Amino acid sequence: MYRINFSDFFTSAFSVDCMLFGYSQGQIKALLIKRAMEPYNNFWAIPGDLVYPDEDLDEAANRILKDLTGLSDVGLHQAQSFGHPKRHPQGRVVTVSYFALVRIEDFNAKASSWADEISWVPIHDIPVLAFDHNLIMATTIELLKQKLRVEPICFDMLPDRFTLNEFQQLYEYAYNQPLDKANFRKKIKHVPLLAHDEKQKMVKHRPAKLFSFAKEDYKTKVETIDYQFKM
Amino acid sequence: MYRINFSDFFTSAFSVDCMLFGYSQGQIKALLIKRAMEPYNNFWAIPGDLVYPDEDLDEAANRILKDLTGLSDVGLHQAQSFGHPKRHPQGRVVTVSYFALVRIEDFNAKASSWADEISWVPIHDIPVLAFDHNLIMATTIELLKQKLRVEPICFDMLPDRFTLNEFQQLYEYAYNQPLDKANFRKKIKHVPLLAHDEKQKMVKHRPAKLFSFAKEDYKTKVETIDYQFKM
DNA sequence: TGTAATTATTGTATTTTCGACAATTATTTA
DNA sequence: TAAATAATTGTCGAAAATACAATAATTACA
Repeated sequence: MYRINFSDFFTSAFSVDCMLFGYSQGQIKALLIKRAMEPYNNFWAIPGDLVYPDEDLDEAANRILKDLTGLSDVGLHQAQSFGHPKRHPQGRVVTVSYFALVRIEDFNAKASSWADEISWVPIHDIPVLAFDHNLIMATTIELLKQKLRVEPICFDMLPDRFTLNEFQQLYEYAYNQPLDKANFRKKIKHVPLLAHDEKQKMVKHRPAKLFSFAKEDYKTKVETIDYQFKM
Repeated sequence: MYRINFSDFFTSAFSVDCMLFGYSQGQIKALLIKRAMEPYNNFWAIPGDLVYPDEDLDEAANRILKDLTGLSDVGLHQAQSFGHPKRHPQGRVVTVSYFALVRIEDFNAKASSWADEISWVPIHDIPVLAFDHNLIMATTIELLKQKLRVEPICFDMLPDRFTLNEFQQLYEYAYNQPLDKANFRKKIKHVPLLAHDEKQKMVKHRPAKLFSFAKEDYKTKVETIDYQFKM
């Protein structure tokens, strides 16, 4: 049995790891940074930072996101916490992982002070990472896939206007299996999409119509009927 | 901008809150304890404790569960972390919540050193709790409901042998809506259940057949075909 | 200018599941 | 032995899923 003072418990630190996911060229990608300091210098890692003693977890996640990308007002999802006593070589650090979905095209990630290099890596090809970040990444990717099934969060990764094929291919990549075009379109019949007159440009074939997600319609649909987004 | 020393980060504590859910008399219930110490003396609360400086989070959750109930080898699910800076009056304590599903009939919760009293409370009737435990409880109950939809965890709450009606009523309570008997049975056609010859006893009507969950069959089913438990 | 190539979009036919409800069966209690 | 109660099974039309076919709109290039 342990026998320690109350104050001995207050010797830990917290960090937040903030995974960014986006979608481009038919692949769901995660943002990785190359560490420019010890420990794990030069390893790829998930962007993260220690949480200030008087800072809320969500607040810290937002701060990191802002530092890294300049973005605020991005929907953050808490994933899981990881607390193996030896996971950080410099002391007891429990980390809480978050993820956010962004449009890769929309911004240039700032080369922050933490990192030399930044890279969008397909989630099916994650390299060896610092700390226990492979575990964190794998767990969070599973959670992401799960949420894609039941929440309309894919639209945070798609461009504001997208084709039905892009929409479909996102799910094909996430589930790692091909889907029938015609049947996919029937399945999403209930998803509130806004059809635009505009069409795809610069493609060497018949251009597809562009759609966007009708967020407001979705909300009222959820409220009025017992609508559930299911893919 | 903050400007603090590295060592100033190592001044936090963390705790694990461990929710137990069980099922009896047609209701899903959570185990609450009545606190026997300050702060929040005499308030109902979720069982939890500070995590030792060299203890893993999962390990801590298991320890608490063991102390409280004598049970080990219970599947623990991590839920969420809560880290508002002011959530604990005695310092910065970030808590990680877990839940486990148990058979209420199977054990007598020990009156632990933390608590005078222990009580199984229907999840639809949770009283005012200590700290931010109402938030934690509500969030975790939502997660539980979610998981009940896609993972066969309900069987951890049901007795080893159960009737189809008990099975159904669990979901009726969770979803807070009545389900059609005949249709429910069609829906679970694919769930691997083992039918026993044994029947319900001591009931004042036609006794129902008893079933148990065929865990092994479920596993092979998941592996061989792309089977997904859905309710 | 016209035609092949390519991809978008829509349609059909069959099977499977859903949802409401009805009918039948087995048991206990009085 | 009948009434009561709940278990279990069946029916049927509507809706959804699945496989595959047909048609339409562009572009590229001869």
